[in-house]
Amino acid sequence: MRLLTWNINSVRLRMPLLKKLIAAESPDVICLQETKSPDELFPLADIVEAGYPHTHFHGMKGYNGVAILSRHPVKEQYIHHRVGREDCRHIAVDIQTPAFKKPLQIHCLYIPAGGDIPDPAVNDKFEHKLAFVNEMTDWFASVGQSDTPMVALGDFNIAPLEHDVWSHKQLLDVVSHTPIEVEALTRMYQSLGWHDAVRHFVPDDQKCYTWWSYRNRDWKKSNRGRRLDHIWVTKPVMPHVTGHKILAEARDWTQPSDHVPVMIDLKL
DNA sequence: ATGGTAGGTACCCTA
Repeated sequence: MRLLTWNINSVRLRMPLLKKLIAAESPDVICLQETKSPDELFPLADIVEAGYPHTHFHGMKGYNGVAILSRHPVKEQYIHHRVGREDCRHIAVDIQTPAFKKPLQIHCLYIPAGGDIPDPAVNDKFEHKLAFVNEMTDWFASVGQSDTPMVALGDFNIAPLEHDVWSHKQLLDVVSHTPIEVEALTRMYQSLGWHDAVRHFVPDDQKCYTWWSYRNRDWKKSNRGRRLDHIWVTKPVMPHVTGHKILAEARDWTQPSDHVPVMIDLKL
């Protein structure tokens, strides 16, 4: 089973690129963030026609929005409201697989970006980001155990490791790589003893990015990237992970998202 | 130190 996450930055605008991605990589499950579409305008018919009849989505006007597109039947679909808001940042599905007795839980997350000032006392967007991560930490611990088959993936908007950014030193004060949010994400990571499925294959001392800003003349030449998109799996899932791929070439597609698709393969 | 670009929306917000 190929499992993919992509911050698509408008699902309606980028339907042609989504189809191109499907043709190129043939994922079984696609988790999207920043769909930026109210549910009544979500392009469900196109997605069903593209081969994903089991599609779960939760969006709103203008901002945020998440979706899980599946080729295979899903047992259950969930919408979770976070930090007392209905801002469409967390949905989940359960998929029954031969590998596990319990259904595999897939959690699609869009963690708030957090604004510009890395101080929760003066920036309520950053406060919201930290509160969101802290709530996820408590929630994961309350609904699962380290032996529950689970995947958490999506745009986490945090690059936790030194080599998840182009310059550790220059980004220590930049929201996405500040110690306070990295510590919060680390606690979330420890909540269920998660495993970072991408860093399993890419050594920690090797640069690894999934996002390049639009505000660069030449993203490839400057290569000021960050690894903001993640795929985490719990311990029982890790032995089934056979490979990964970061589709960096998608940053060069016509009218690209600033994020590129990240995927893992699971033998189930 | 600053501002650079993109998408959705409605004349400005978020990233």
